Amino acid sequence: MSKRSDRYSNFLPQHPALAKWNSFLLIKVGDRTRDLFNEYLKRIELHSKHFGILFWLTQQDARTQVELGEQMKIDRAPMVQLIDRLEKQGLVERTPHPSDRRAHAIKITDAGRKTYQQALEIAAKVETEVLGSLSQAQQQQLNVLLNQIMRTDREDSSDSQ
Amino acid sequence: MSKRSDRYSNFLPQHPALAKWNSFLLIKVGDRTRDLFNEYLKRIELHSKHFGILFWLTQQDARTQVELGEQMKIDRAPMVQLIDRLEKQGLVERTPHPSDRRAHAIKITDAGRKTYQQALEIAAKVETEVLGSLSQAQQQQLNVLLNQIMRTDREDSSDSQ
DNA sequence: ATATATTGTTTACGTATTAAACAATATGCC
DNA sequence: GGCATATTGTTTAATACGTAAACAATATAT
Repeated sequence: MSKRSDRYSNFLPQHPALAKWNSFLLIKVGDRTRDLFNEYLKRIELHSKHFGILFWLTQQDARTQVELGEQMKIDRAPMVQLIDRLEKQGLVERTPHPSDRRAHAIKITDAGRKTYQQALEIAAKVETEVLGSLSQAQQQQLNVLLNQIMRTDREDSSDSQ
Repeated sequence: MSKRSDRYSNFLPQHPALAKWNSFLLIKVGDRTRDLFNEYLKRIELHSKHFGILFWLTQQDARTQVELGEQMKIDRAPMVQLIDRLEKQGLVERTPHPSDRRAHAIKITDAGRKTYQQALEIAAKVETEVLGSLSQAQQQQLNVLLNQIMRTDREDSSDSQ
């Protein structure tokens, strides 16, 4: 049941010689966390990909597909399928855009909000399981460190060439 | 040049409301780290998938493909291609297994060791870039926390249902 | 009004993982 | 020793996923 990639897990072995590398540990822990999240998310027929969309709609409803894509760096093409699925599940709906007849205003439905809440509960469960071995203080510590790392995220670095 | 997933990045937006979730942060930071590692690894025509194999061979040389797969949870089928590529690059070689004529003893070559060293340098560079905003003490702190999380890795949890 | 850009969509493509089958060889059992 | 079963490495097909390109409808700019 808890099989992420059964035949191909794709990265490093667990080995004491690698324990000093924070970057390797971050990759492994991140993978493990996503795998766990997606595994539990299956119970409500969702995937982490969809979670981001629902999240964003609870923040700003009635976005266009392109706008949603900009927020999450997903191109319009794959976005079509993501919205298709969420719409089929009744979690969002494509409504006519008030000022642009090309665009759709994507709105989250009541069912969508409910499912989003369930996903949040799942996230909390994952958080508990992944970080369960840390004390509250340590979790707080980790949060500070991770946010500090994230803050250095220069997406648009100077790769002019 | 530095384009990971140009059109599809697949996970959460960066949003203050998510900053409190360590699990989401771990996923994002892990992804970013792997992307960076793979980007630099291209310079020596390698991928993180291959790094694990080279690493393991520096630990225990002359393993069979199945044994390597067991260490890294990679099935024999995809392992064939991985070794094919490494062999074509002259980084490993398939030698006859001393006691099993079906199997190959995979040996790392001198060139392989050299490339592995370069990959380690790249890993160090990634480490510096990703964790650059943290002090030495904070990096040490992070290492303790991550190792503590990893230690709770019970692959075979009791998911009997 | 006319050329250009944008939104949503579909289709084709390349790539990557999983599954299944196969030959060669090994191991266990009688 | 001989036979059934398991294992190693391999190839092939099936599946999924992201990317690119093209398209119609509509918007924006000149």
